[in-house]
Amino acid sequence: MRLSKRGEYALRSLINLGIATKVGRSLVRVTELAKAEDMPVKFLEQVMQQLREAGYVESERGKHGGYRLTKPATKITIGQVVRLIDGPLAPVGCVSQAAYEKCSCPDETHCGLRMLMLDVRNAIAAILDCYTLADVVEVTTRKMVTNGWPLPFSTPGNTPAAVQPGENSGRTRAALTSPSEGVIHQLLGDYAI
Amino acid sequence: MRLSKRGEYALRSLINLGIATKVGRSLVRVTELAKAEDMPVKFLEQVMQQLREAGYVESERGKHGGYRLTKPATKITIGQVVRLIDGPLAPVGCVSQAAYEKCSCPDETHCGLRMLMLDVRNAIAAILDCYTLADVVEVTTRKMVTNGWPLPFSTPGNTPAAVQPGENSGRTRAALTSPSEGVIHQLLGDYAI
DNA sequence: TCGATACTACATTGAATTAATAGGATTTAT
DNA sequence: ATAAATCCTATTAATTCAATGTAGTATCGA
Repeated sequence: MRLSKRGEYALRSLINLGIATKVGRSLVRVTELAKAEDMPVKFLEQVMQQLREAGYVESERGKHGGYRLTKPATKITIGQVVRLIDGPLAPVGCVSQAAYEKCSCPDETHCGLRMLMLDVRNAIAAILDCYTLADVVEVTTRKMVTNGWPLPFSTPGNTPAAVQPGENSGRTRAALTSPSEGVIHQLLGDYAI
Repeated sequence: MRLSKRGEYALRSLINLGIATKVGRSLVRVTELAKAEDMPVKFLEQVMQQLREAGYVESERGKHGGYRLTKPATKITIGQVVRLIDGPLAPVGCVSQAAYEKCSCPDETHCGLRMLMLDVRNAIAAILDCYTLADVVEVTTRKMVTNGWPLPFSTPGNTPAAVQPGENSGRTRAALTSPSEGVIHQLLGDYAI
């Protein structure tokens, strides 16, 4: 049930790019992203290219180059990213929505294991397809701001105080099943449905 | 978020051994288990050994040998088996209960990704630690019985009609969070909490 | 006792995936 | 031109996963 390092690095980088956007930094270098989360630079380069090809980020080359998000963080669900990097969320192919594949059991309609794994798949998807990058950025930054911590990637002109709150309101969350419990839901507070 | 083939085969075999117990078959050969779900025999042998070492099954050697469950199916949760074969349920090490490991992020208390993955871990664990092998066996066999199908591993003297229902009642389910939705819960019907 | 059957143990191999590294080519600002 | 960044391709190292092979051992039935 593991998220790969590749997937983890991709999400960490997107989250940091989301934070950078929030504090007014347009471009972030790969070396900065790598340093912020202690990730191997050259490996992260590959991951960023994959994210670029998929349209989540865009790059500028040359001396003052770097990466930025191409779309608002509210439009990127975590599930999309995980599927891109790590493949289907489903534990077994025969319960995958996006990439179904027949399994070896004699009859799927009677397979108890399949039904159980379908529940697992739905539980995972309910969370990962529900929350967006903006939600995770919000959770990450809110606690830092209230603790008076400086946000990463903030330039001298963009102090934490300059961060405008509520940029996340007016959301429409595409919830499949509302994850009515869970730390993310609680931390999101009144922003959540 | 994948369940390995090894884990899948282990669960399939345990389920079939559970069915065999239900229909009065004490021992099932590896070749039978393999044939029933189209699994490679030699690979399954290794998996069965691992299950034996962990105490879930016992074997009898020799001509009429085979495997059987060592404990009642109600005492084996799916989560236990998955952890044994595939390791922690948690997508990332920093949210694992059984096998925590520090991650590379600068501060875990502010890490939004970690909180999200904690929710995922809890959602998975809520299902896999809640349902037992007996539940999955019940779901698998009930539909077969109502459809008039013969159960696998039933010997001439043990027809499906000879299966006594309700052997599963009086359960005490160790639910963490009740999975109030989900196909398994529905199919279990009045047996569920 | 002999032989067939079936599990056990161990060794190895092949394939696939993942993680990381390396080196250079290209682009851009100074 | 030079420095600094992305981009591209290749390679490797490690790990996991799946499967196979071979030899051995226990048991039963004739």
